[in-house]
Amino acid sequence: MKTLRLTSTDRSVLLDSRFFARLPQPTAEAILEGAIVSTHEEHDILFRQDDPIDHVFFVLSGLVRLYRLGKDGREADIAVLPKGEIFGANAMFLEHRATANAQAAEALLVARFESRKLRQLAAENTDVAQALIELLCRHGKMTEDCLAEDRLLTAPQRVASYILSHCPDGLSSFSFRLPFQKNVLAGKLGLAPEALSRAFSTLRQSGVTVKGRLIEIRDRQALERF
Amino acid sequence: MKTLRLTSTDRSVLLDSRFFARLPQPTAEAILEGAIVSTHEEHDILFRQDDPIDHVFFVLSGLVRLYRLGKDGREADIAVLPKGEIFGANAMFLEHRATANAQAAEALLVARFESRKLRQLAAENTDVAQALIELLCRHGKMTEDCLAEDRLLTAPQRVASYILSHCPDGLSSFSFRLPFQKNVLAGKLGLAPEALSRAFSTLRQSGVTVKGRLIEIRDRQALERF
DNA sequence: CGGATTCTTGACAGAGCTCAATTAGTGTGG
DNA sequence: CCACACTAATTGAGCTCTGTCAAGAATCCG
Repeated sequence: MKTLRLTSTDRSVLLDSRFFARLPQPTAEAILEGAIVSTHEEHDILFRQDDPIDHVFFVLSGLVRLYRLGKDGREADIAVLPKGEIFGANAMFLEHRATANAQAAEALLVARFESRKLRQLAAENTDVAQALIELLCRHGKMTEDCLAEDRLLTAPQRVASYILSHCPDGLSSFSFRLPFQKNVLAGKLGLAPEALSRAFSTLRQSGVTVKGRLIEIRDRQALERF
Repeated sequence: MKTLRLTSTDRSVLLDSRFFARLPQPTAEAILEGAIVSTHEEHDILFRQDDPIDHVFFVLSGLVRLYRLGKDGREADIAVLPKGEIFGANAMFLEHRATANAQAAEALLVARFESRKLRQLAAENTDVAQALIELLCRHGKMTEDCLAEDRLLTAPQRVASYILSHCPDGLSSFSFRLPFQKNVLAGKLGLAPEALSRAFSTLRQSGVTVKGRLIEIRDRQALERF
């Protein structure tokens, strides 16, 4: 891990992100003030569940995996966060302790802000509070979606749903590149890697072709029916 | 469904709840202003997923079940909310549409507030915003817990975990009454009712006795090891 | 072109769902 | 207070899904 200062491209990633974009420029700048940037290699741990943390994190590039550990050492992903996402914000209002482990799922660049300061700002400035509320709602909904999918869908259905979430409206045939290793996707969907493989096999008969990270969908309707 | 005005006991349930208790009295009163109370029978639907909703709800007594529907009609519980809990707040910041179905899991009394007004208040008053933030964090964490338990624990382990969450610290032997039907508990834990039954059977050998809704635990440590 | 991951496939076992049949529990009215 | 009816809960049997372990294929990378 190396720590750096904010570069100008970092600044623009930050300011263009969903969270900061809705804030008045000066407010956003106030939060960025004093931010620290750090790099991490794949598999590095940023923090562990129950660690006291006094920062909020922002993914500048790469991928972060949030997960919990079972007694037997098995891991359960809570979320997988790409560039532009914020994490560790919950902790700010929950005894300042992490609710999950955070790990770099690939080479990673994160910015971090003092949570004390951010919390202070949120208490004084309704714009900041508003932005936080929307962030939390969005994350809450994503976790709910995840829970509902786990409980309602089989492995192939979950994969189909994931693929469809990447399909632009209206197209009935399209293709895209997985934004990360199949390993990571499996975790995100709550599957063993083998189960993901098998799910792709099953979907082949519905017109899904997988070559490396490239996914091709011949017939969108077939997937939706699945 | 019958609609009523706030009684004085309703007021005290509201003001004693986690959300309102942290607000200055006048602020709390401002939110309560214009609240509508309604009664619902078990199985009544309050709203459905994707319905436009312009109210935030508060459970005065009884039980609400939030769930999503699968294509095949199966139901997946997202949350089960007892007296004192708020729901429908997410929707306020997400296109004003419900993210789940809400159903009375038993005879129910709810208060509802105009979400437009509450949102307005949150935008003007940082205390309200703060209370909302904490609410969302708490709910987010609960959903995360649920997701992690689903992915990490077997049925008996989930039941053991639920039982332990009702055990006051330090006691190694205790008993309590389930706060709702086994049916509802099964849903909350993401299990079929039969699986819950079998889980209780399994736990019998670890010192758990079930008689109707009464749960007796002989040896807390045995449960924790499970 | 090795060499090391990463991914896929097969075989097996365990967990939990579904359906069906009992049993327990609850409430109602005579 | 009891008998009856209805709902809720348990138990059994069969089956499906997915996790695990092990081996082989593909892919990536220097």
